[in-house]
Amino acid sequence: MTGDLFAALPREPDIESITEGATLLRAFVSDEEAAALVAAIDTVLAHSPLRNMQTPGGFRMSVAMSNCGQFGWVTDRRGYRYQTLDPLTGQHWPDMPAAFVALAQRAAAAGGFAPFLPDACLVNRYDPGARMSLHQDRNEEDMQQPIVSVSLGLPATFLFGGMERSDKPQRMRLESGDVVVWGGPARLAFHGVDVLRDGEHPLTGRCRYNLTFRRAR
DNA sequence: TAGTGACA
DNA sequence: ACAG
Repeated sequence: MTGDLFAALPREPDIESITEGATLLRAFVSDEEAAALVAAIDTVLAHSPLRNMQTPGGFRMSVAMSNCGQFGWVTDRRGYRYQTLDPLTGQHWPDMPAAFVALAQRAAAAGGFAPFLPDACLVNRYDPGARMSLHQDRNEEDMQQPIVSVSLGLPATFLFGGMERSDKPQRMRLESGDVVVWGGPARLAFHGVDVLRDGEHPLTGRCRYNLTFRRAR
């Protein structure tokens, strides 16, 4: 016997290419760092609470969102955009925690996109049943800048498609501590998240947090 | 088309 | 598909 059948399997860091310009960094975030990130998320959300935004089509998103940093991504009946003010509080979005910036820069570098100076961080909370249909991130000014997406808590199935909505997406399981970085030829790739399955995670309980770092301007 | 819902 |  080389190991206890019931011991937690160690997740070793690993880098995988998804497609040209897109990289999956498995277990890029340590459990210790992940715990610090979740604590920082709590601080952010105390200032700008999660809310289920409305799409231009008039539907509420199942993913609860907030932001930190100089700019925040918002949607309502008028469309998608970045704003310096939180429409819920009327105040500026909370500062991006230093630990967020450090992680985003490390991950971007690992994905081949250094330097990266994010000015926006979207905080997404997926509860069981929440999903995000295929879309492109196209509200940023400089498409030369990458997207960095961090998973914390419950696992999810990430969908990474091509340049056309009709392209069949690759499906990949993202676990807590995984990071996906995309840019260059993959910058406008369609992507989404499949319906989140219920479960329990020691770090977050019954939810998944996703931090998405961008350069809005 | 960052949404839902019907139908096969 | 749909409707926004």
